Amino acid sequence: MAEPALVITGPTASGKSALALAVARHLHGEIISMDSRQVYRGLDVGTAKASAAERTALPHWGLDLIDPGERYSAGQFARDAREWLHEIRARAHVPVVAGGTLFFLRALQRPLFDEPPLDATRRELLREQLNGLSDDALRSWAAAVRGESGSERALPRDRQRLARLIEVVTLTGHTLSEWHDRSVQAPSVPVITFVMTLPREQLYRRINMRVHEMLAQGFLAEVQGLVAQGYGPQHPGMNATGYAELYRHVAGEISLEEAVVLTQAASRRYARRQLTWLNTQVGSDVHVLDAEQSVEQLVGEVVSVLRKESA
RNA sequence: GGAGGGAUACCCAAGCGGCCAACGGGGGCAGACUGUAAAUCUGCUGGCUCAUGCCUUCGGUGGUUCGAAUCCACCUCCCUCCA
Repeated sequence: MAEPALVITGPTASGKSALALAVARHLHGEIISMDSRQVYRGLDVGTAKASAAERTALPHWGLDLIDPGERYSAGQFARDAREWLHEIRARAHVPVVAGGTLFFLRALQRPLFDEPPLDATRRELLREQLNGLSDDALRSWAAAVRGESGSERALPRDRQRLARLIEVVTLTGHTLSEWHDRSVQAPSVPVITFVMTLPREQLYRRINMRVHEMLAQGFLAEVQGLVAQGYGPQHPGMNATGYAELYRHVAGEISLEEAVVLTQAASRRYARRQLTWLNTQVGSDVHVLDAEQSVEQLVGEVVSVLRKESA
């Protein structure tokens, strides 16, 4: 059995990255970013991506993989992360997985089905077609193609998942439920998970503050640059918190103040969804860390847990 | 000083005699989640019982009415215009 991977997670703005950095420094480690937005080139300050200096000091994986117009996925992350884990260990370094995309964590622990490569061009074309459909049309199409065992479950209510049902049969010739049922899964990756927690009120204060800090660091200029390159809401990378709101400001729809307020609210909502996931999906087999402690204290706690686990 | 307009639940905002505990949106809370996941979607959001019901709410006080957030009087505060 493989040695469990160290995972540091928690809601946005809880201090995951700082702790991961400190732990990696302490253990002679390397960082694997578990973050669905930091994979995008050009999305830096708004995603709180590690700085150039931090990346020189310590190897980072999972950053700047694709352009904002491209798609990444939980399945791709799981494949990539397994590879990175392997490489880091081959160098006798300690991998530190850090980030808040909990769906990615699950893809690592409970691997998704083995999806065959989908033709990107056909996929985008189909997506475009599906986007033009009414809710009813989309629903009945999905109902018609979801397959035998798929009909045991209620049809999803959201267009995103409805579209996925259709996309899978159309591009692979098999229904989503068939893939679920018969697919041989990749081995799950054992992990030791640390969750940063702090009182809700504190968390929200940090989130609100961080939006202002990002602005001070050039968040707006970053978005203006992306827009100048032709990126907009239709691109997969641009629906990230803050980017979507600042885009609207750049487009002249709302004031900067409004964009800030909307970004803060979106960020709080995101944190809440992460908390729900942490409460209901991740399970109780985690080590809870009090994020209000100093980084030194937290590192000490992590190290002592690791020592106990390996003993 | 004169002429109008407005005050509705945490915020914005509809309602303008009964179908109003009060549309909608925001925010908040809870939940779902098998390749868009910082996404997408669902429910709840005065109190008590939580099904039917009951109690307290629509700036304040009184009044009209079988019945008022909705009509009338006075008061308080805010906005616009004329002096």
